[in-house]
Amino acid sequence: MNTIEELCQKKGLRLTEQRRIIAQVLAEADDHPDVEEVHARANARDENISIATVYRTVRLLEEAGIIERLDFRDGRARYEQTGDEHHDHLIDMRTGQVLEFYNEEIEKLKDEIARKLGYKLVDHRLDLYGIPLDEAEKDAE
Amino acid sequence: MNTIEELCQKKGLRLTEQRRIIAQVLAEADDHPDVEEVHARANARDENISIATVYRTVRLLEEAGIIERLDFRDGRARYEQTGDEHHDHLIDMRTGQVLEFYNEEIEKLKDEIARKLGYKLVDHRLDLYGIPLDEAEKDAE
DNA sequence: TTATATGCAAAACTTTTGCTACGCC
DNA sequence: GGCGTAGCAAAAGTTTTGCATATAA
Repeated sequence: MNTIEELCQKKGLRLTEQRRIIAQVLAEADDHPDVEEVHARANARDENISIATVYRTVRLLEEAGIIERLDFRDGRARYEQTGDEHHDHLIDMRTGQVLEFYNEEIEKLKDEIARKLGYKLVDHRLDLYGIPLDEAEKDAE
Repeated sequence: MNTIEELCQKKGLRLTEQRRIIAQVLAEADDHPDVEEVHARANARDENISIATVYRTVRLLEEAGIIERLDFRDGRARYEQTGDEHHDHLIDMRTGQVLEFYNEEIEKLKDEIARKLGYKLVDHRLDLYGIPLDEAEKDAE
């Protein structure tokens, strides 16, 4: 069950068929689809969902904190549902594959650094870009 | 002195007036200008530098590792010269101001995490988004 | 000289928006 | 029924590119 119903209720928004489907698509995704991909998946369930509505809906969901916008340096925004616990990403530079990881120590440090600089940490993003170790060795030869 | 001369020599590229000026602008910047801003600063020295050339040159400099592309979620790329030592960024969400910081421990952890996941760390990026502590307190009232 | 780089304008892409029709509440 | 929402297409914003001209080596 996703929280879009609650969001609409709370904000006085209408729970349209399109919003329901787009939220469902994002809730079921275990990857990091861009808007075009979300649109494609939503269209598989209802042909009448326009890309404009997808853009409007992901913005809505992002502002509500239900999904997060990611940027893997390929020129378009990607999205994933906000999970119970935060995680960061490692992007495989050879394949584009994205691994998720969580590191308690790093999370603590993020908070601590922000505080030391005089800021309350509101959001944060750590992306690692790497190449598989075995391929890295091959390259070195 | 910047390293654009070396780059051109090494890669067999021509050291044009435009490249020299754009590299100089980036070397002298202590902020994180976007392409339009780089173009404006370059034009202050030579009116005949087109935005297309700025785009082509920053790509060149980025590929060569002389500058780094940043993304602060405002829809356009920003650039800074690659320094001797890496640093991360904290973005003030109220003003857009960008603070730089370096934390040894975090750097070590980045490397360690990538290795554990089977990757050689090639690039990485940590951005913190925060609001000033005093304003955060006010908001809470 | 000659191959590379630039300027200009058009194109390509992603994202946003105005407006009319539609549909949730 | 009324007002927020969707669809469509046009616009906006950023970045890339084709082509003729200029220029570094």
